[in-house]
Amino acid sequence: MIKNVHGNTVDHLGEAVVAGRYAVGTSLPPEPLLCAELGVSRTVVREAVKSLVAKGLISTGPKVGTRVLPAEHWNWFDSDVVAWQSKTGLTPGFLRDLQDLRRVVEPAAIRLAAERASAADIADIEAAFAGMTQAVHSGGDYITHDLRFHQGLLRASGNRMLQQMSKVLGALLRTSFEISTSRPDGPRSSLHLHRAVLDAVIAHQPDAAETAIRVLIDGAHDDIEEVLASRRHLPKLGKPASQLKAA
Amino acid sequence: MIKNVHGNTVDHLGEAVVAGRYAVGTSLPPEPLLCAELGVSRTVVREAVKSLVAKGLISTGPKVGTRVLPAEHWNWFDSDVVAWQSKTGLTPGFLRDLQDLRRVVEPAAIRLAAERASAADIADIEAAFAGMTQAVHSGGDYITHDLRFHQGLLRASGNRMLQQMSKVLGALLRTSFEISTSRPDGPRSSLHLHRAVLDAVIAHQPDAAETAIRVLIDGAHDDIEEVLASRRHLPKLGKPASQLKAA
DNA sequence: GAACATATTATCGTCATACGATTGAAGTTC
DNA sequence: GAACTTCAATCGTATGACGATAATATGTTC
Repeated sequence: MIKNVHGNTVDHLGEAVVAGRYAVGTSLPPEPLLCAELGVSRTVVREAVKSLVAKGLISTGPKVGTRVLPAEHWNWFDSDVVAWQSKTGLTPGFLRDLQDLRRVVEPAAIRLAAERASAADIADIEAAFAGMTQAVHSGGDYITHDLRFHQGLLRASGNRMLQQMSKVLGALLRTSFEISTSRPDGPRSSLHLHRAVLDAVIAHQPDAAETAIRVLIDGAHDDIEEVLASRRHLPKLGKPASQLKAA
Repeated sequence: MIKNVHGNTVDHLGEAVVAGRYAVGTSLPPEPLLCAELGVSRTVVREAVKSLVAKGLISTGPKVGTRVLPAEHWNWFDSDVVAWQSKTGLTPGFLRDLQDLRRVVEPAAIRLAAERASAADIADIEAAFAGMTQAVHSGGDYITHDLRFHQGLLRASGNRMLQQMSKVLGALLRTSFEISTSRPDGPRSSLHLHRAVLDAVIAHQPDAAETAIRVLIDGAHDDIEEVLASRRHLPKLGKPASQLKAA
């Protein structure tokens, strides 16, 4: 669990900022205070702060301190930022943004994948699908393989930027998986939907691939909206951590 | 021009990495050497390195040094990374990726903008358009206002992630502007295309807005492809710096 | 008394040095 | 020749000092 002092400090501060523990525009405690609070040297605090600056969360300056930037400046395509937000709680607004993004990006990426996917890309996705199948039948980690499936599709688009969105979309996928797997036969029913997507990509049929993925996406979308609606007026909808990062 | 030691160091190292001065997988010079080369203290080098790590360009470890990560890990939605790549030279592959991305993102964002744009959003875009008009008639900085126009559209989508893409798309827009403004009546002819987009957004007509922006995008796309084709077989197509960042 | 110039000071920015921690590679033993 | 030990390179962390900057307070002038 313990990684290193720097990583822990970045996580701690980043999570605190994303969680809104310091209001936007206000300053974090001065460096010496942070050192005392976290029990680390100023070196570590400063390097952690620089990391957060690089991710667009904060800005620093002499005498002004290190202040929290408005969320528009945060780099929402950074996996750490998304992880911190996920850990803090996926707010309805954030989920909506993610769903919009997914509905824009995945169909387009699938089209490109159906045109350009290499044999290696296909093999990766097939492997992920095999993992999903096995997880359904003999139990196992379904989510991980499902993530790899969609990640493989984005990668097969051959577009650098589209690929990177898997980092962000992962948060949404995880949520929709947790919802869909909680309902009877959720994974089992989505299995052949995934198969249809993959077959269309292999057959180089962009149109078929796009319609297939839209079915998948719309299903997940409806599930999430339903849960969102039922959870409305509840005190909080914080989601569990869902460890995102490996060593 | 001089900002501060840290910023300059980050720029210097980041640009060197993006430019490929250190092969992927290999290590940069050890910290003491970098200090000597750049004439700064180890503190500065280390904080700069941490910034690049945060942007996904490199990874560090004891004894292994700081090694360059494959480009898939780079955060292509970071404005610094894009700026460094732009300064190094917009390769055809990178331009293609950007064009794909634009064709996916902008039409979708326009649809959302046509549905959700607030009065303030509209006012921003109107102001940008006014600037473009004035630039065409009485001379002035056309590109800046054009950038603000498209940036305003993305912002009006009300989606955090879509907004952030303006940072990346900016590199592409700049390029297409430089091409289109170099041909007779380029800006003048694109002016009413922009007007059509804006009118459709104001009238809350997603379909009309989307078709309008597609005309704009396809025009730019064709221009770029044409230049790309004519430049083929040339020694290099490095593009000028196009200063991206203000103080 | 209000506006401007000046001094103060809190805070980050940079430098220098020392030692601990980790890991890849060389060397040693059986 | 394979497993283990030792070594050394490099980053990781800690500490202390001083410079640079900009917000705040103070004072000065009209």
